[in-house]
Amino acid sequence: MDAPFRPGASTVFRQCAALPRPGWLNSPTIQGIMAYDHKQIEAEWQRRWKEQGTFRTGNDPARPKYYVLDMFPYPSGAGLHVGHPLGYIASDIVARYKRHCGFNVLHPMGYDSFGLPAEQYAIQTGQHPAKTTEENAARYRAQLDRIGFSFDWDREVRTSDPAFYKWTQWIFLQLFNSWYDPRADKARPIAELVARFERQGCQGQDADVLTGDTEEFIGPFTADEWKGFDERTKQMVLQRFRLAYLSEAWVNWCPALGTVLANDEVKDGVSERGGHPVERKRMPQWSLRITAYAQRLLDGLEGLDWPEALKETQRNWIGKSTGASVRFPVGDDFIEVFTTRPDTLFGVSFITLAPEHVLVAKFTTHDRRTEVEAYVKRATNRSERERQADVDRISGVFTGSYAKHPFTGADIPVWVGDYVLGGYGTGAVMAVPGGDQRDWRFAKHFGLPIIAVTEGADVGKEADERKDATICSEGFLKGLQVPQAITRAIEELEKIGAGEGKVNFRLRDATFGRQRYWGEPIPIYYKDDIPYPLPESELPLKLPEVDKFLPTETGEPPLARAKNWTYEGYPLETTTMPGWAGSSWYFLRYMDPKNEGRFASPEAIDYWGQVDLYIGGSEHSTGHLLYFRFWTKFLHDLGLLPFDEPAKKLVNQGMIQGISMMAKVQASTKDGEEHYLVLPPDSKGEGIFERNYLVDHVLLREGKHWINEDGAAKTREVPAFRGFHLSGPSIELKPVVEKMSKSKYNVVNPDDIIAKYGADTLRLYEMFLGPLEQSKPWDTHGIEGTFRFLKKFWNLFHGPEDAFNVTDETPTKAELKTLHATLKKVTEDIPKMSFNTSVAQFMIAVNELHALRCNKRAVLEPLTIALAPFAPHIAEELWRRMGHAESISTAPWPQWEQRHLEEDSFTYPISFNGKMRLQLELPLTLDAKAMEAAVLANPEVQQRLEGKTPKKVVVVPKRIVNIVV
RNA sequence: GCCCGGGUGGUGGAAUGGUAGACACGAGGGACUUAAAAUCCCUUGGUCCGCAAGGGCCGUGCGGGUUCAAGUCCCGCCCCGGGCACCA
Repeated sequence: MDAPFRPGASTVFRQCAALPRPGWLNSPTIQGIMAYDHKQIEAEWQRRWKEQGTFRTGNDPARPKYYVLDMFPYPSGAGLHVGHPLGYIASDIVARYKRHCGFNVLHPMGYDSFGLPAEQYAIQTGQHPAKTTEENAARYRAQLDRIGFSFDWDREVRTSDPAFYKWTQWIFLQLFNSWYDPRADKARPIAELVARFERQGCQGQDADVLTGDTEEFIGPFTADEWKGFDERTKQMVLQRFRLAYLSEAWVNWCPALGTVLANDEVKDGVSERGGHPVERKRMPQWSLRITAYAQRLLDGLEGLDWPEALKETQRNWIGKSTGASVRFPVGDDFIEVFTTRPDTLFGVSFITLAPEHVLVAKFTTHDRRTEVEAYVKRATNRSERERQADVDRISGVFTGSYAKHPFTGADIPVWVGDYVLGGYGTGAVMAVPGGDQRDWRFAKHFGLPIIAVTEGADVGKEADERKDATICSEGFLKGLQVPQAITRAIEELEKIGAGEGKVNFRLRDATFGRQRYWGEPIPIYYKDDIPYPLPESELPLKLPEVDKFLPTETGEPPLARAKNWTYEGYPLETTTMPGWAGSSWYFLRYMDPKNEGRFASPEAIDYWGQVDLYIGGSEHSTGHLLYFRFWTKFLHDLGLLPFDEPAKKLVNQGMIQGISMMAKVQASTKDGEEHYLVLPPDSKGEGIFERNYLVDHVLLREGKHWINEDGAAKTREVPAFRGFHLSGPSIELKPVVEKMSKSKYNVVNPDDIIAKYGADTLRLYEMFLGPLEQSKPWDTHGIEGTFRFLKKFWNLFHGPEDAFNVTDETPTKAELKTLHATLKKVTEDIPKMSFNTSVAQFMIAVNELHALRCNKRAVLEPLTIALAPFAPHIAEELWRRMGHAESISTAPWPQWEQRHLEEDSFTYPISFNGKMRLQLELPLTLDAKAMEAAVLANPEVQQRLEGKTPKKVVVVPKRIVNIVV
């Protein structure tokens, strides 16, 4: 009260708002207003939240639940950069918002702490991966804490913790002890399959049982034969049905990493991590039968609120195609092929087998043997990358055998060609050069006959792959349209027993064993080389100590180095699980993280249910997110989960890119030392190359980026920049947007931002940058805007000398309008995840309230609650200063009211032929007719009409008036 | 090649078919200051006419179309990003 000019107290002030402020207001004493001390406030509230357990979450069946989950991080040695928290900030806003709305919110965090980098580091330094993992996790935790997340850390999980991986191993055992029943379309205990074999045997590969399509054919056997099998044979047969199984299979072997990789871990023929070459190799291998779930994984996408692009990626990856299976007899054997175009059967002029095809050797005639064997050897030794690299080179060899066409009985030559993939379908194709470009090129290359299958095709030039054509090849399909011909061909195939309609998937079973140390041990032991599951009582099977984290001299995985790596004298499995094992079910453990008797109690699972909102990067589309769904469906089949999809809604946050500063650099050697001269970006000449400059020490001047001697000196402290000198007093640098990466010197550390501006500013700025889903560059300069906003917000509550000053006066209509417009916008934006527009609205509100000199509790209190999810520390502090003892997180969400937004007049844009020409304020009480009259009566409108009568006047109440002349 | 996204000022971006460019950065000008920082005020899509007040024209990747009205809807292209790809 001692300050006569405190904001909001003077009507004179309000009227003067638009005028320049008198100079004395800017005097140093009044400058004391600037006392928003983010450092002190944030440290204080982070301490309180921790001490008071503000965000500890109980299982409370009386309250509605909401489960917001982030994809947990792999704690790498590099720590977090500003891109990492983007999704966490978004999920934290939703979590906090939902708490205000009365939900019991589960918002946990943990670490995906098994993985390659810790092990690579261990190999180099001899440090145990558990130690580096622990250190890295602690560092992550400290960084995350500084951002002020409302995670319930009491529920933290780590996949490398034995108490956690005990249950990963337990789920593995359930997979091992299950088979997939295609009739019931679900997983069932393997014991039921055994009982069935004892009862009725097995018809081999039929519709009643499902085997993986990467395995060899299983011959039929009777119940009596089954009973007569020895233990070994029985177990070998059962392996072909288990959902976790050991088989001899083609795998992606990465020599550099010394391990096998799943398909999603290989990109363009090199490993996703590290970019090392990948070979195809045949070896015994643990796999998970995800293919059994292909159709359900595809169908399940329908009901999910996931990004369309991501669902499409999964659909592509699953790769369903519908067609027919056709058998071509060869002597007393046959070749089975899969085709999507059985309508082109009369155009088949040869058959091609993949080099890996099991029947190649059998069908090769004596005189062709040498040539075929040489070809097969050459083809299978080529790495995936080599194979993909020269797709254009055509190679193949004739086996010397002929197959019989099922309809015409004609002899069809059997070839081997590496354009046919061993891993897809049956590894054999019926070649129709007239209808398939790949077959066409092969035929052309080897001079094989090309038969036209469709009317209007010019097969001399290329194959005709149209699906809206008419069949013209001789036979009963002639004259039919393609779709009808497909149906008809399948009918005929089924009639003569030469084939049937079939669905094929591109999805492969997932290789599950890794020849590495730092992963979950697979709970299996071997008796007479037959794998047996470890009893549950033996779990967790803890990782043993080893002398080195390297393979043994004989090439066995690191676990083979462990002493006594046995169970009751029998050797234990030495491969470990892949990185994605723990992340396939971790969301369940958060529900009941300390449970020692189960992976989670049924009560906890029933209460928390599906994840309501899952946020993470789109790079997990075909890996994690597919396994995550697969395991959920499997546990559902066993009756352990009431739902069969893990996450209802999923959002992919975009990447925050870094801005690299490019300079032209010229290298020279002087006194045996290297020197680099930094040149302006337009420099040209010999020996000049581009180089990223360290971003931190670059200046912004007149919208351009510069480096001067001062910045260069600081940069020189970084070893990579030693020996750098500027060619002038300051050099302009060229900004380039790229992925944030240490090697590009464009990484921005959130700790630095927080130290300077505070966590609330960081949170607001990351949200303000643009739509969450979009990738966008980080520009530290822009952060000033959100920082200023928070200072202005703070100043609404404070008078001179930082004296807290909020009144209980009744707010004006204008103030209430600002408040309610903001509440409305923010309440509508949060569920849409449109946080950038929310922040913009808060800025508008503060600008308006500032101009109105509003410091009224009735306005500022609800506004503070609305801001709390975004900027929780400043909100807590102001809330406390407004006299509240409880955390603001307990305050109910303020509701907006329409009545405060309503006006009695509206300023209409008046347009002529769609072009806005003037504005006219009209009362909202007028109806369309009265409005038209009022508009036309306006002198300015009259003047523009120049006496003409308008053709038409369009009046849209509360929107626009358009006059057509 | 196929399938998804997406092209708006100097920059990040905003716009239920209804005033394009909210909000912010940057830039320019000004106030305060010995000065700087901080803060505050004004201007800021391009262009043309005008001393000014003001006004005209162009403008959301390109070309058409629907509509009183199109960044938004439809058709045809171009470019950028992502996914799949010798998948039969």
